[in-house]
Amino acid sequence: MNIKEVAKRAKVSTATVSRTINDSEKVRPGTAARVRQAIEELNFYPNTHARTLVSGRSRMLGLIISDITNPFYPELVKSFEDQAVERGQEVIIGNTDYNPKRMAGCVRRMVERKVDGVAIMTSEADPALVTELTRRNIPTVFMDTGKTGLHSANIRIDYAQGIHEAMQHLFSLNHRRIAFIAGPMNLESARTRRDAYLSGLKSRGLSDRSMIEKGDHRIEGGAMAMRSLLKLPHRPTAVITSNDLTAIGALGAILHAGLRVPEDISLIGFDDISFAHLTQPPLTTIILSRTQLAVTAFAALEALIRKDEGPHTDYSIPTHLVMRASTRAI
Amino acid sequence: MNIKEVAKRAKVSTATVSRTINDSEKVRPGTAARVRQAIEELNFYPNTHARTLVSGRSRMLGLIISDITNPFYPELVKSFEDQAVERGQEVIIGNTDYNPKRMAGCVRRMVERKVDGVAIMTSEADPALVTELTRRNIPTVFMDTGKTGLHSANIRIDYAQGIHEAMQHLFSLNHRRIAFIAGPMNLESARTRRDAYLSGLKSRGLSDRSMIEKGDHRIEGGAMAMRSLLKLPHRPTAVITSNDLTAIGALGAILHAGLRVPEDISLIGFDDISFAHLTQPPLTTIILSRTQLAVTAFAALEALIRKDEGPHTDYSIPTHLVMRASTRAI
DNA sequence: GCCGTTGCTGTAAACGCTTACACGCAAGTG
DNA sequence: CACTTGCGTGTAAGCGTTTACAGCAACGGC
Repeated sequence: MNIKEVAKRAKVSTATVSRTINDSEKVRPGTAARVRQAIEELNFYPNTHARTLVSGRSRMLGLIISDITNPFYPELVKSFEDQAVERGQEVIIGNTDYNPKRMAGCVRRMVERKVDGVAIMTSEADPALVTELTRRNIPTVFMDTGKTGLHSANIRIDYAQGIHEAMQHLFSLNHRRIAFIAGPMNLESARTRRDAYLSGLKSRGLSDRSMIEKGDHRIEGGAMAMRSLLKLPHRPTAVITSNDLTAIGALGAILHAGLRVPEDISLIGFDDISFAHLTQPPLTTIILSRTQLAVTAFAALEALIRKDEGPHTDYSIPTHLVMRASTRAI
Repeated sequence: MNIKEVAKRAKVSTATVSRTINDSEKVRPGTAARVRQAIEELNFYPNTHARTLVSGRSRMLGLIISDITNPFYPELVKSFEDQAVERGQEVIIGNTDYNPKRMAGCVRRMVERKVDGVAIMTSEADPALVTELTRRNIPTVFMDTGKTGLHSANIRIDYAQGIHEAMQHLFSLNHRRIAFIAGPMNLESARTRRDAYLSGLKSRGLSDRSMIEKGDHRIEGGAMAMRSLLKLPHRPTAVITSNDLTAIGALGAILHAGLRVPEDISLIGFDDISFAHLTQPPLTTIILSRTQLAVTAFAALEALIRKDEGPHTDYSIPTHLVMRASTRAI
């Protein structure tokens, strides 16, 4: 089943069929109707691979993330895919598993499949791989990985905003002993969050009151860090965490120690993953809209692909505090 | 950058380059080495679209699911993709959003992209669409949707097993007033679970003690159903739910009513989504291994593609109770 | 009546690969 | 020595599209 058979049935040339499909040039309405009918009757779908081969455009986009199993990502993937499908593009997903080697594999697959562009949200973005993409003129959008290249756009996430709102919130609830459970320090984004916490303390003249424990952005690390905090002579009255998984771990550790949230300790997460409002109590956290992130990334990528190299290739996504039940005044 | 340039650099014909890449026929080791070096030097990646066009195999697989945002799916997707990537296959994902129309779109995209096979795990599988796939000779694997066709395999999930274990468990803890919160009754898989509950009661001579409320496999429906159960004159001492989201909703409703789990009511979920062990208390639930499901589906699909039409095209995945802290003896 | 336009359609050459077939050559066979 | 055989390689056709170019009819202006 190919364009030739359609042409034969509609009694036109293959060129006319192609033109009808792509409505690239004017085809007489009567002819087009005949072609369309033939297509209908034969249930013909054009072969995308042949199209790609000659046109150079695959109508496929790559999306590289760390791990679809991490609850941060599914919404991002969904929004991105929705955008793509709406515009007739396909998305192929690469899971790096936090592993630079697999990241390299992802990039390779993207290149082999001749994707029209790649969006990357992962911390394993080795500069060499980025080069690989730009060298092949593949437009690339980085979400929160900081490096902008020639053919690429960069989407920053305004972590500080949300942390500041959280600090303000805790402050207005009279908390003064506020701890922070950080993420892995090799992640720039984790450092940014910690720094926002420190600057929040500093601006209130409380620099000497900082309490920082290191987590790993996973539940286990959050629990462990919280246990350390609970051993402190003056334990914190409130804790901000670098992400929600950390907060969930911390919550478990607090309850396990026989304390309550928010009565004994207020707790704030980060990301607003879907389970954040299902914890007991529902977690006060900082929303980072994956939808907004995906929509922005997609738009940026599309602009890059169409070479609308507009004035800015830099975007910013805000974060905001959402109050639920894990914080309370003292 | 194409095979021709590689051929020129290695001073061989394009055929030899192709043969080296695919090691399909014998190439003299020395020649192959020269070719490989040229590939290396030029950083050549073969164009998959051209390959597909001539070979008819796209090395792409389709995976159609309801919604990647539903916590049941990410692990399934991940395991399936891992399998695929390991074997040099790409996966394209279709989200139906529980919507038959979008399901049709997914199928269409799969056909257009000429996937080598499709795995489907979604309840919107319209027979007409299935026909569309089999008509085009696209091997198809259905997970838990019940319909087997010509070019397809079927993977059943043994829901009854897990439910029976759960009943047995509750029974041994002296529970006799056991309720069940069911899923949407248009889903065969939901009916199967309910029926297993009923048969569990019956085999213990407790048919007259059945308490069934209908949920929707979402949190909200679970909460609502639980509220109804709590209003009963003799409220249940234990509740089994059709899936974990339902259980989480039920848990919220129980706590909200001022009761405790498991002290006042024992609760059992189904699926073992990643958050099931993070609830307070950690949820006793029934494991349905997504990894096993994905691995089986992939193997079945591969067999179908290779036309290893062996003795069986039917597979079964077991389910088992995993005890955590949401159940207790009375 | 001639010529330049305009509008539609057809012809055929790519796109980058795989593979059937052919070919040359060295080794084995009678 | 002529022969088959088999291995390694090259030639070229073809996969299903898109698209540059050409062709052709109808039309209007002169």
